[in-house]
Amino acid sequence: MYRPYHPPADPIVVRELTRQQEEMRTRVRLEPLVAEPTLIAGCDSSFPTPDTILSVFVVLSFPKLELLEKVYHHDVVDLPYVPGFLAFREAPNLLRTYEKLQHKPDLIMVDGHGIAHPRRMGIASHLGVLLDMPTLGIAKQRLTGRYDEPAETAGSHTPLLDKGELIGEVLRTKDRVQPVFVSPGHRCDQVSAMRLAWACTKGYKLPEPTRLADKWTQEFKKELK
DNA sequence: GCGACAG
DNA sequence: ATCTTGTCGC
Repeated sequence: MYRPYHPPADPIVVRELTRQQEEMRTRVRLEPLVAEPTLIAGCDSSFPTPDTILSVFVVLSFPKLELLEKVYHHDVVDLPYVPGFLAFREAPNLLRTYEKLQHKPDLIMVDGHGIAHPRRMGIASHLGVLLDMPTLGIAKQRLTGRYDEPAETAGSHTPLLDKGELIGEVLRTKDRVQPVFVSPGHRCDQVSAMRLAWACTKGYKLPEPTRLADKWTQEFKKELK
């Protein structure tokens, strides 16, 4: 399989960002959801050009999962992508996008990992702390941790472990389709994250909030061209 | 020292 | 993430 090459990152910058992550990590709270959500948001980003970012937020009713609102924000990006520091590149624009929402969700499903991260600070946790809101992450690829492949049937899942610690779960959302990685971000725990991810799954690989955010991020991008 | 590496 | 056509399987 093809292995991506990651350009070396500035060690000074990496050290500073790591310090910030360690600090934010102390603010993450993993706990059961205080209440069943009524509105769930999904967010995602794309890059029309190498130095611009387009983020989207969609809000769906829960548990019916009807699309109620969708907004986007296009702006410039400063930092490059560095594995483990994705949030510093995308979160600023996601915050500006979030501010445009009329409906304020009870929870946000983010494209990327929550605590399934080397320092337990994936973008879902990062965004959750910044907004002080419940978040959970849905990633299509593994960043860290070990796991056994879940069974071929939709609904099957296996634990994602890192040094013996449970940091997420690998969920097969669709028969014979690559599974997704589910992990809590902030003000949410693994049980709630998995239950909601599955409750939002409607026959596609990605749960609805993430799937629609992903879809509209591509649609809006076309409108800009 | 050698791999691994969300989007 | 992004560049890209047709194509295999359910």
